Amino acid sequence: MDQNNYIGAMTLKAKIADIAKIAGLSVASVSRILNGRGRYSEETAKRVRQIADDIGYYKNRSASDLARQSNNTFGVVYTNSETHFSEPLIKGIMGQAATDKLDVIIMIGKRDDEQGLTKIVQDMIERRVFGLLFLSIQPSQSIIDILNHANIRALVVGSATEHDVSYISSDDFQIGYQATQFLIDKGYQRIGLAGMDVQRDYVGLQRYQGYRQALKEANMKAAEGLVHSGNFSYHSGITAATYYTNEQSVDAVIGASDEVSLGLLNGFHDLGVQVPKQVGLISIDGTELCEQSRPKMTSVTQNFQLMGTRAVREFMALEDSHNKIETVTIPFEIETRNTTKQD
Amino acid sequence: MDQNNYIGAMTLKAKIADIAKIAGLSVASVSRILNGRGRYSEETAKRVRQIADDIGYYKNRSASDLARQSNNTFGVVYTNSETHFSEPLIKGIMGQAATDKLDVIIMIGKRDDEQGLTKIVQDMIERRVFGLLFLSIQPSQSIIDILNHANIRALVVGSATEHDVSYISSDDFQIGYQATQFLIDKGYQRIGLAGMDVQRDYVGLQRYQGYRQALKEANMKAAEGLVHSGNFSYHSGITAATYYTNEQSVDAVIGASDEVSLGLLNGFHDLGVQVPKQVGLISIDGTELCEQSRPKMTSVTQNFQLMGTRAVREFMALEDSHNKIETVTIPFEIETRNTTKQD
DNA sequence: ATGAAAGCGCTAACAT
DNA sequence: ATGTTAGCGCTTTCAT
Repeated sequence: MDQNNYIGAMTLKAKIADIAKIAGLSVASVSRILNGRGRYSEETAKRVRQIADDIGYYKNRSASDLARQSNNTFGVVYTNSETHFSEPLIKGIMGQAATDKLDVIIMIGKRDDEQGLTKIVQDMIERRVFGLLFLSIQPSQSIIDILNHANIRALVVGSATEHDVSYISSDDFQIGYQATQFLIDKGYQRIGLAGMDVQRDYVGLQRYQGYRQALKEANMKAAEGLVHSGNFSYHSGITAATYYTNEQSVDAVIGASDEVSLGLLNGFHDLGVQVPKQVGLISIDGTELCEQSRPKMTSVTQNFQLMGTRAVREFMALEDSHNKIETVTIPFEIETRNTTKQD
Repeated sequence: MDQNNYIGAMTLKAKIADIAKIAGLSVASVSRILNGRGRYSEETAKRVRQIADDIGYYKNRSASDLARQSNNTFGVVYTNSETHFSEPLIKGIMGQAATDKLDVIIMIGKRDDEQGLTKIVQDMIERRVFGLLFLSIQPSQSIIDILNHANIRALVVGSATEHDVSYISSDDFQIGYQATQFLIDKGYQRIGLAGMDVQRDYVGLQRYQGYRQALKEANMKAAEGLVHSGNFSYHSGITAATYYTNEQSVDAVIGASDEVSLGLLNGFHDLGVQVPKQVGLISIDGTELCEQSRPKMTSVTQNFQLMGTRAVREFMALEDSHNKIETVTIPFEIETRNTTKQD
């Protein structure tokens, strides 16, 4: 455990007992009224609520949660770097949480900081959240184990994972497959795939397999050189553009994320390669970045907000069971914009 | 108070008493050891820590906080919309929090959802956070009052505010002044100001006054028509570009945020107006968006990360005093990129 | 160095 | 409809 130096003294004075005394009631009655549980007359209730308001009473959640031996807040953890789609994800989550009267506390970590992530997870466990959502994060197996051991449901949302957790995401094989198919249908011949690690990254691997499958069905060869590795970042896109311009010619590229694709677009631009005239581009994600680039980017658009919504629904559905959460696949669509040939 | 329907049963079994029993100690000793407080032999400590690990013990923070009558977590609330600079802000905050061994819980609200914001603030109060940071949010006076009443320090970071809270931000008058000055020095004559409300928005007003001051000193008239209102969004930039193209000619524009400026850039592009050839552009904020646009955008670059760092430092410095936090101004700089004339 | 005991503020049977 | 009582799991004097 941590060597805390106590810092914040709790200065919030008003407690239930104070209200009880003023109202001439027992604390139990006040508690019931304030929580709308059990029986009480609406008349006294009014009085109590008034008093609570007057003296500036706020429930002490530590005490409440402790006594109740439960709570209704779940945790969300994510890294706010590189990728751009946490916004709709969060939107979906917060929306559903609100309608389900759940509280959510969020913590943000650094990408690839296993130690930091572990600390966050421990913190969440100490707070006894009833579930933990990982956004655009691949928790390590060791973290999963900790969570399992602590009997806390975990759910990865926004991307698939090979570890022993349930997840909610698009079908990445299909994303790779259909993006490729789309380009082939447009008549592209040499199709690059850029911005993710197709060997070590699980999502990358799935998409790569879809990509290969589509090529194979079209009797096209999947030359190794067509794939350029990266980490979903803008920078990955920039370097990939250089690569495709100087070392390996392509007539279209699939960008692993909107950031990668923007990097590709800018990289090509800087090198004097015209999109879509000389090379076509389709992005994966479909966030607002696609609308805010020039030309606007054609994309495989994922429904992140729905993923968020579904994520908290899954938690609710599992309320009291300890069953393993099932993996959920959310549909995506292809939106044609201006980085691919018009037909 | 809220009508909770209890949802998450706390299934985490191990408690200090269990460790105590196994170790043949009292709970008091175990508590001391686990918290590194008081006296104990390192020998037994080792044993205790081992046991804790073995049985998968995690401190119950509700119990701990309740007993201690204090805690060391502070809250951060922001809206993740429109504007783009929360990332460095958060980075600064998390970094400093980590070095100060503080926990932070984050909650995200919808912009302009006063009711939702109030709910979040109440939640934070119930959790007895010792301080609350508002990122890119202007809390209403009523929310400030609630916080004051509850004796919880509040701090607005990333933008100035006219309400009765301290804040950490750049000097917005100077931002307006120097951005304008910069353009004047470059030889621009008709300078637009776009993307914020210069009457109702406090930040907007400050910048506007700086803008006017600079124009005045250069003996230039601040024609009303040169200012185009907005809400810091990409869309504001788009509409402003149309306005400046069709209704009010300018030779340079100051964009109220990077999003606005990107909108301006794209809007001009779509209308066939060339930047910087026909119209110059300087953005305010200087996030990575400025590097990721083509052309890259000249900007007034604010130091958001430092603001975050300073924000939590301020909290710490105030530890036990109830003094009003002073307002802090963070320096900014102008970065010349490619949307303004070269000299 | 360790233990006993009280109490943090609240909730939940179980009375009445 | 309201009160009594016994905790929830932990921390913290105060003893020993």
